[in-house]
Amino acid sequence: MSRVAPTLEDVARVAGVSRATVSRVVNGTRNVDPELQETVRNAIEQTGYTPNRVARSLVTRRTGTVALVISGAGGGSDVFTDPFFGRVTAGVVDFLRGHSVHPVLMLADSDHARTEVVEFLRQGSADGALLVSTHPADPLPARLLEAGVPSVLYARPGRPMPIGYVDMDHRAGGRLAADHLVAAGRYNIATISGPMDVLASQDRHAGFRDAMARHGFPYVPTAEGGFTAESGAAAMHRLLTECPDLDAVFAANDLMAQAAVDVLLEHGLRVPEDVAVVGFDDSAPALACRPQLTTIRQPVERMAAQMADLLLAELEKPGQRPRSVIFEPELVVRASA
Amino acid sequence: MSRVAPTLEDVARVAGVSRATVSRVVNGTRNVDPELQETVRNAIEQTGYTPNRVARSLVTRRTGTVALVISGAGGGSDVFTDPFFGRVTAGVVDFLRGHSVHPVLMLADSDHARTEVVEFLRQGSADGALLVSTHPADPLPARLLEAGVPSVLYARPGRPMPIGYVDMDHRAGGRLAADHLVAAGRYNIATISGPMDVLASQDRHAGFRDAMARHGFPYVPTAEGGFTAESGAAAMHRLLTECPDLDAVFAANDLMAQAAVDVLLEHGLRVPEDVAVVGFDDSAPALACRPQLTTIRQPVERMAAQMADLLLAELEKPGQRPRSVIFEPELVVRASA
DNA sequence: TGGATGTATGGGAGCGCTCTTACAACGTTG
DNA sequence: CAACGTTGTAAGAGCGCTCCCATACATCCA
Repeated sequence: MSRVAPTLEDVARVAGVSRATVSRVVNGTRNVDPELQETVRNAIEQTGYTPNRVARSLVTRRTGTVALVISGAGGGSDVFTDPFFGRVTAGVVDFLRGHSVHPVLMLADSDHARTEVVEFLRQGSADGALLVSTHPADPLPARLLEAGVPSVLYARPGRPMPIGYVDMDHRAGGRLAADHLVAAGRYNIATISGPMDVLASQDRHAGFRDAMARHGFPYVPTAEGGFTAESGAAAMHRLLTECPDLDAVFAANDLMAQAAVDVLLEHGLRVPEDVAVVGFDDSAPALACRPQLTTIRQPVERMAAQMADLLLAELEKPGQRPRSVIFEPELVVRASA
Repeated sequence: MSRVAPTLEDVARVAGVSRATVSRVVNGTRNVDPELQETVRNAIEQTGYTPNRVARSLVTRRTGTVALVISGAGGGSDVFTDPFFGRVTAGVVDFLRGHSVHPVLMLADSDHARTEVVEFLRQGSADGALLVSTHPADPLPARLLEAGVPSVLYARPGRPMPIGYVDMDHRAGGRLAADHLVAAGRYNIATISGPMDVLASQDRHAGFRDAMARHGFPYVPTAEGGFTAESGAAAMHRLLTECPDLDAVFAANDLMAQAAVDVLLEHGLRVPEDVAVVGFDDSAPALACRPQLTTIRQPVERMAAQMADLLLAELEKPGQRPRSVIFEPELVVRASA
């Protein structure tokens, strides 16, 4: 099309007005003669003008983008295979698009990468950060805070700090699972926890254990997993060795629950007849699993959208007290328990 | 930290040099006295200076970001649940991060959204576009081309146009599946195709059918699916009605293959003993499925990385003839066939 | 009628950076 | 020793935009 993009100046010349007037028409359109507006609009049409967002950003100090930072502790970029992050992304994108804000995706899985994220934001390349950080020891929240970057977390920070976040009542989720299993008349109940250095895992486990204790089961056989299918299968094997007569398993996410079901089936055990299985999250694998998983729903998309909402609010009027929003889990009964 | 960010000017004042010198140190560092460099570096340290990327972009005409556009025809943002897009994202992010380029995520699932994408790029908010477009009728490639936006596609465009892309030899993939099934001694072979308005689906199907014909099977019972689990299950049901004695199914992606397996199992058929199933993609569901899926591998991550590579090359030296790279599929034999 | 108020427009500074140009200081060469 | 690079630095224009301020004119009430 055009070799060199037309500028405000060009439009102004064509319309026979000043740059300022064109700018007014392009933006707020306040106090411009309707007739002149028409002229300017024609000139814009004629020249094929598109405002240069970068130039605008330079003076407004706003880019219209936010960083969506996946601070996965672990192994590189296969985080995107995890349905959880896909759901977060979906929720964020879906919310932001309605506000003409665009997320730029960043992975913060190494110290180098984290520094790059902080730099990126300090340089004003994005207006703020949405931080999906699972590790309580993650230094990124504190560093962003220190750098004065408006940020909101998914999951509460490892130690208290004045930063907004969305989270879920994971303990309540654990309780829901225990209640359901006990109410179903199960007696030998075990659990596959998530990685214990993740707060969400600790909470789900604590909630589950507490409820079990209240139901008269002071000890719950536990195998720690890593939120992946493989780790879930391995944990299930350990559990089966420790207590071959178990009749129920609560897994801290669906991926592990699905793997657990597979292992049980391979051992000739029927699900849910012989062993009931409850998952967590209510993500795609819960439905793909046979039998379909009874699970604890985490409204990831809504939470992600809320996180984005909090950030935009903070950008809108900075310096507010950071807010947090906690979501309630929900038991979803399907075939596996 | 700092209320107002220090600028080049501030650093220059502290170091007692000119802005230009500081700029040289920050960037190319050509022709600056080592001693002075040291002084400047100290000044940078002292002031906590970070270059303002926006200001830099304004003059260099480069933002260091590219748009990753998911031009899903269909239903909004649940595309991120599809493992395919997760893999694309992973491949892109992984490649770009090594080049200090960041992807901004955009969904182009409506005409409005498409216009916004074009605007975004015309405004110079990103240096180029990575377009994951499945629909041959998608107007976006042509519009980006027309707008002069450097772009690379995932999957060849619906009609020939001078734009680079990566793709796979889907026909060869279909052939691989047919060969494998026939070699395994299957006789009543059916297939669940992808949506027929998608080129990849057409190609996979054509390759499969051609190979089948060459093997002496001129007619292949076909049910069209939509690449989703539900559509796969529905297609499997139809196939079972049409030819109850089938002994093999080739599904055009793993999601549908997995669903097909479930339906077969529900019907009391054993996989692979009674019915062999071959999937396509080799994505997460292929491994999660029981039995694990024999499938045709599409190296999505590598393709996505290649796509990003092509775009960066085009940005590096514009005006080159657009390039395309075709990847070969690979048969992955597991338990299901 | 005159000052006060309000509305529409233009002029121009300035956002923070890069990059070209000019120039000073230093060799190096025929 | 004049003429010529070579190298290191400063000065300043300019990227395209927003926004403040000045100006011009219309409108109003006392």
